Amino acid sequence: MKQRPTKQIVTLKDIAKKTGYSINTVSRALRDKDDISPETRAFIKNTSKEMGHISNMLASSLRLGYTKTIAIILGDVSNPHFAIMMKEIEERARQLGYNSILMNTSEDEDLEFTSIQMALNKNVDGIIICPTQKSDKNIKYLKDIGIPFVLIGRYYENIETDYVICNDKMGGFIATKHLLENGHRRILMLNAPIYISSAKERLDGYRSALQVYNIPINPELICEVSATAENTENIFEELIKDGLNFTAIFAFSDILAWEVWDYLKKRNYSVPNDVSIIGFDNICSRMSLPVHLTSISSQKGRMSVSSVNCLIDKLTSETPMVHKIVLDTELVKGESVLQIEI
Amino acid sequence: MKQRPTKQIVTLKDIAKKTGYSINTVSRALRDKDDISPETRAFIKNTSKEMGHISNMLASSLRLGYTKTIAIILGDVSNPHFAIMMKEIEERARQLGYNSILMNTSEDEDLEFTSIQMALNKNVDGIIICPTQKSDKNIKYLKDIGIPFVLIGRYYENIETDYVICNDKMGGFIATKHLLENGHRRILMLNAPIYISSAKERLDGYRSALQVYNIPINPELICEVSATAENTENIFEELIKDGLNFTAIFAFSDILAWEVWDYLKKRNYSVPNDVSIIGFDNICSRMSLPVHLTSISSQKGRMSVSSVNCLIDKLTSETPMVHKIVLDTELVKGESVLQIEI
DNA sequence: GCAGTTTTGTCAATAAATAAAATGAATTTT
DNA sequence: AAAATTCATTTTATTTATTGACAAAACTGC
Repeated sequence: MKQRPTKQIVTLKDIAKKTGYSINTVSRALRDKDDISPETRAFIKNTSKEMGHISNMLASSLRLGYTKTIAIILGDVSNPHFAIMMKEIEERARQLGYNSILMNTSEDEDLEFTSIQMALNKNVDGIIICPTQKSDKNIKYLKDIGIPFVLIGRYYENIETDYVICNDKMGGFIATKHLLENGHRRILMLNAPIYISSAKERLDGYRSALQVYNIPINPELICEVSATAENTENIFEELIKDGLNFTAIFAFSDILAWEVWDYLKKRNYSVPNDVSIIGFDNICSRMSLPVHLTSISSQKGRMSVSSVNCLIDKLTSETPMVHKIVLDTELVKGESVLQIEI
Repeated sequence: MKQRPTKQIVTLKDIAKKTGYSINTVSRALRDKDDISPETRAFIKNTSKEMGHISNMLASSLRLGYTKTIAIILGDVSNPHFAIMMKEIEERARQLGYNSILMNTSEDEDLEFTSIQMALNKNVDGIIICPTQKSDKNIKYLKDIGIPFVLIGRYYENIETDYVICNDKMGGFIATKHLLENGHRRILMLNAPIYISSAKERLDGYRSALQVYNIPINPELICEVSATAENTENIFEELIKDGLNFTAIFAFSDILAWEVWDYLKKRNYSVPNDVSIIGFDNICSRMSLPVHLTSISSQKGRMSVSSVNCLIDKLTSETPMVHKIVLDTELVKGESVLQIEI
């Protein structure tokens, strides 16, 4: 394999040679240190600019011990849920002077582990991660290593970490309550695997809403699809093979809600006339669609910005706080929920 | 600001101390050089593993001149169009041993420039970029600097670069032809700014299809929204203020198609009964929605993988080819186009 | 047992930037 | 006038891993 330096880079050495000053003086001048005469500084800076010098962060990082780079480890950026996070995180991180390396885990624990390794290998200053949660192995590893990290969107009940999540339980409660208020009694919870904290919490919310309404919890109406949502078709098929024994669906995500909506439509069921659907994430706040899904807003934008702020606080503050941030969720009404008579 | 090294890293020095060998010997052993006895190598490797050593790419990169990192510069990852690309690029790049730094330009030329600077500053080996194209300043800068880069999705007619695009002209032609074949004669082209090559090409395709059908081109039916699609509402309003003077819309992207669909729906126009719509990108191949937009597939997955292959070829091949890859586009029928009598 | 070869491992230099210490000159203090 | 201080700059050391040159064993064959 060819291993050429990609280009002719102008180094401090080159500037030093051209200006006649030492490398160190050039370095100090460019960094606006005050023990350099203004004329010298101006001269060096000009020459540097003329020569098109771009500082070599590698050398600087090696010396200083930080890279001004963070790793963002997510399930899959092609999922709008993560895509929105990524956008906001990158933007905020950049504002604060950090670059973002993206890694997709595809919700695979091994890929997650190698992602962490790669991140460490690249000497990132910190990590923002939405953990797969199949086990807590990788998060424990992160803690062991001692690298600053923040969880986003998911958390561990019995591992002490920083995290930024939305109030999933509240979201699940609100969603279910909304359906109940509209007369629905048989509500299907179409969930993600409950080893994922947000799935578990939303289910908890669903359960408590039913309890408030004194409706017994029917395990047949609680259903799980995989985190990567493969072969949902089969699961849907199984669900409606004896007709619909529910009048409403509370889906773990908008993506899943649309998918089941589409599936039902193909089977000649109408939403909301035959089935009401409520999603989670309110992706439509970012994207106009000709179908308006009722959804729970999870404030991804704020979550993302907070996660960066939190991480950078850990990186730069002498006395970093432990951040456990839980953002409120709220109902956003669309046209996918129908009032039915009780 | 605190600037602490983020963690206690195990260095070769530490391993050397523990094993009693020199740093150099440790380095050689870990890199499987053959001038080390198998026993020594095994011993050092074991110790290294026990100590949890993760190689410091910074030092290695500084010495070797490459970072195994590429920069991906896109408009906005929260747009599914770019999100899908990003996912595929990251995946492919990782397969080939590279990490990906993401930067969003928000289609802003200055942000694009600073993104390039940051990428250079971080010593990325190469760049995959979807250029804003407001001018060719930044791309010329990239060429000047001499860093390997590949354009994705857009290209410059009169600047020689590597690129991977889809056949936008063909796509525009197919889309328009499909509408024409279904009896439409007044077709609104809802385009992106034509300084973007894909917009220009799609418009060219639109034009040639109309020409084939001997239909004069009506400038009033060619309309542009900004690249970031802000205040599209106003533009839509202007378009239909005197009622619909078109029976079909060919939209630059699926996102835009949905948006105008939604807008029309709010104004009590029905799609496809009152207006047919055809989009571009076929995002639904990745995501099920209960509305099925007829669209042009642009094979983003293949485009993305190709762009990485192309870049890595430039980085590693002794005799890198110039890659000008144009992938075919094809019609994917949905339910948003209606046959009307002529 | 000695020249010649192979194996095995060490030392010093290097990459680019930064920090700490040292130098030399000018200026101020005593 | 000698000593102390200040300023502007250079020299040397440091960060970690890798390379090339070379030294010290170990082994081969005559």
